[in-house]
Amino acid sequence: MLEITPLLDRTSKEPLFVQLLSYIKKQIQIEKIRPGDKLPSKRKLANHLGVSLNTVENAYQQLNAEGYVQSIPREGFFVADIDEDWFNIRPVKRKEMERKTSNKKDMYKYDFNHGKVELDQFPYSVWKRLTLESIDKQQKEVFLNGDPKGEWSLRNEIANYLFQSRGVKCSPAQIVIGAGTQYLLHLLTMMLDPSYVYAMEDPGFHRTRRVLEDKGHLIRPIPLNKNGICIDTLRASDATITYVTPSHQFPTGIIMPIKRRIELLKWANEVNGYIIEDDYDGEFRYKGKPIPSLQGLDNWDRVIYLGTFSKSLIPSIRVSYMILPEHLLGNYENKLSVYKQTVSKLHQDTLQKFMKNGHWETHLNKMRRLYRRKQEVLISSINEYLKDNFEVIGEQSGLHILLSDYRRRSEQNLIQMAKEHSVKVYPTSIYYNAPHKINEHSILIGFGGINIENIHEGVRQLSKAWLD
Amino acid sequence: MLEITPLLDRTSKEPLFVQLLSYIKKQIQIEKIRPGDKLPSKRKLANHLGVSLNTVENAYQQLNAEGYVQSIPREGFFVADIDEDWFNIRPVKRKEMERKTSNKKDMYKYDFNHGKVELDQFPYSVWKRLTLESIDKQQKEVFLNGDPKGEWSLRNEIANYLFQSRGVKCSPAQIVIGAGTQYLLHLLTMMLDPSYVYAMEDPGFHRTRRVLEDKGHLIRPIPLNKNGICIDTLRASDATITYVTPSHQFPTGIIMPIKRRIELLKWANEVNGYIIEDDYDGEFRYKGKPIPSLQGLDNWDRVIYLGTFSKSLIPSIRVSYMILPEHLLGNYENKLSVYKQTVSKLHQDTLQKFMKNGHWETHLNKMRRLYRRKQEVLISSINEYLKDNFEVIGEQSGLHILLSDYRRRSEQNLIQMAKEHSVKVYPTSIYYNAPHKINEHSILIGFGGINIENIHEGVRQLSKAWLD
DNA sequence: GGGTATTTGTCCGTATGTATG
DNA sequence: TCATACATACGGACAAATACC
Repeated sequence: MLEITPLLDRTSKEPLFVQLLSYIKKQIQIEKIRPGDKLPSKRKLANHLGVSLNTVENAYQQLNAEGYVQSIPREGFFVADIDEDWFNIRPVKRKEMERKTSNKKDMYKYDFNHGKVELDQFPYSVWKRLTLESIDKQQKEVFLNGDPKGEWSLRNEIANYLFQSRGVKCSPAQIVIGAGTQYLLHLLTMMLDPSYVYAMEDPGFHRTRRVLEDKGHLIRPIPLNKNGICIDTLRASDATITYVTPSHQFPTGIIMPIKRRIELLKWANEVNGYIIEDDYDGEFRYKGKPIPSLQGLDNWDRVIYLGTFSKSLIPSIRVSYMILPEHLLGNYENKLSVYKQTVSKLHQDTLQKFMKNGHWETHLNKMRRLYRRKQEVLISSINEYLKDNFEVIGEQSGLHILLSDYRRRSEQNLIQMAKEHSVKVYPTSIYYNAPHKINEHSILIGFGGINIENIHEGVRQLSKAWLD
Repeated sequence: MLEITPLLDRTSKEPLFVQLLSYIKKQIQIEKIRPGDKLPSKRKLANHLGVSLNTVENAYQQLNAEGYVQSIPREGFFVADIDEDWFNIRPVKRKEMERKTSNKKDMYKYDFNHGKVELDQFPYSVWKRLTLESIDKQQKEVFLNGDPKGEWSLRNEIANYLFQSRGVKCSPAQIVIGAGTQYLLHLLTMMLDPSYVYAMEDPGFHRTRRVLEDKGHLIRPIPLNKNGICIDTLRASDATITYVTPSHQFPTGIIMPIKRRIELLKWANEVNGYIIEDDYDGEFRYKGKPIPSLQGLDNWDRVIYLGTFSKSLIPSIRVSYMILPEHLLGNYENKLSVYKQTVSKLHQDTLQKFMKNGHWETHLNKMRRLYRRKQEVLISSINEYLKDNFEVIGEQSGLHILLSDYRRRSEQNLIQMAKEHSVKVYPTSIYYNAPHKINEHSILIGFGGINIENIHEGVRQLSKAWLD
């Protein structure tokens, strides 16, 4: 006769039937109770344990639901034919994962990170107020699942802004909102025929390279000359889609002149392909006349435009967008409409209000001024300390510049020396298609995230690190 | 069998048991219920009406006290033998309480959408307050780009919850947060060797099929038997990864018993592959306790667990998560750490607070209760109107059931007939690997999004559409 | 082999503690 | 605070299956 004698704790917060349940489960697992065995009748067990019939019943029913036992009316409960060996396998040892201490960034006094942006200027109070309005007024609406392409009203604001500010011509219908440029690229490659061959600027934005490579594309690296991507090399390749950053080439900072832009558009039209224009920091231009976006120049609908609020507003709300040519909208509907929108509707709603009420324009102007000041401080500091030893590259726009060492010391060397003076600067070799082959002497200096007061001293430290 | 089906109004100031009481009284007065009749047992009626046992008990006790019925211990309640002429019998006019939906876009009065969830219950004020706190206290922190896997503090809360509630064993380091299950699946397939061969339940979740197909995988469809995915067929295939929904198979609602779970885990170990466990609605089980997860049974770290807050909390904040086996963490770091987190940090922070302060547990309990009530109303309505013509499948848990037509009329036919009565129901054929080959007679009925007051009438309309 | 007592799962009404609003 | 509702636990009635004489 099967003995079931769990230690029941009536004072425990755990209900009796749960205690009984887990006891029996364990007995089955350690083979004290074996497949085919008949469990004691509910009454007998209840009696034996001094609990109510219903308590046992609850436990038995749950065992039944989980498949451990099977009930045969008026006969009994029988242990199911499960593989009891399973539970005697020693679990793989699990190590306690400790949280990585993120003290690394504190090791540096001056961090010229690119990618990081200015956060102090973010209009917290306005954003907070609009967020509240969104939660309050909309309630249910805001928390429903919305349009997979993003809310129409927000797309409308974006279309207006882009036309005014970047010369982009599009209707809201062409805009697809998504959580980050990487994600949008992923969507884009899915909706395009896989037979397209991708090309990228070399050097170029590494995250884009990763997205495309991860999707199984072998990327044709196209070198740059002083005006950006080499059209001749591109033309000689078998590429049919090319990813470019014409406003401020990453990382070199080259601004693609209008002539090259038109050549590029012609190429796309000839090969019946596409240009992916990533305007990741096109809002920030400090000298010279603004050059219209490739998309705005395009008469053949060959440009897919990518933009983001991560640099200009705030990274953490994760709002980016892409603009599809009209003739690709059918593709989108066919292939991507099952993919749900990835940006929080609350943020979409808040952002739409933010733009509609003019806060966006105000904010953008403010940021432009601020970054220009930072950039000026950076450049003047460099002129003060590093002028004779380093060349500044790509200072016309964006949130970073390159410093090229006349002495041609290695990138890793320069970074290490800076580190010893508590200054963090960044490599450029990783942006090349074949990093190991590159002998790179340029250092990436971002000024988006660093405090304006620290720039001058940071550069002075760099001079001490690199010149002494 | 005596049918007692009052229209209960939970929003009314009148307590439920009072409503029930007066309804039964009236039924006795108009001789719908006659002397000597046995009232339904308290348990049965409670189940039928979707109310607690005690609610019925209160009503019955009051009837007893007033002399309408007599209680015979351990037998039942019997209507007392009173003079039938005692009451002035007047016909009760049944008013058609037609709630007109003013929304033009809602062509359907009754939409049994699966996927939609209850939004009225979302704790707006708490969420709003926590959102404010997050914006206020953290300021810069909250708007910075964070950990690509998601904030540690949130992952910690999720790990605790999953262990307690779903038996999932993991450390926060194994958790990856992302904007939706589809996106996480995309990440997952990227970090796994492309030579893995994917299998899915057939029928199975169509969005998953799309994600995998879009990534170029040819999916092996594995049929189901009554215990879920067929292990033999799976074993005979060349698959090395299989996607399953063991808690509540989509769409059939099968709960995978322990035996099949172990077989599945053994298979994964033998082929050195993985099981993707999508626990999309595992929180919602209506009889007994929730079934522990597959992940918790796994001793060899072959299970990748997927979960989401979209069903249980709110879809629009886009928070889902996956749990990787420890030995895959290296893969993640190598291949995916360049992919930025897609969930808004503000929402992550708010959610973390929400969970930490116990609101999550409260909310989950509330939702469980609500959905159970909805499900009970749905089932009892079906029993009332459709019992003889349709079989209910998968009613143990989740937010949907299947209705299988005994007459084997075509799916499209049934949907069309329902449409003519302004009821929207959904097909199941689309969840099959080769929909055109399927002759499907099951209809998908979701009850997550429909208002509880509309369920009964919606089913009644269905009966008119399908039976007249 | 047939009748009967016993055992069984299932269902029933009841009581108590606790969460919810 | 208080009414309401639910989870848990209790003891007994029923009919079917089984064991026993």
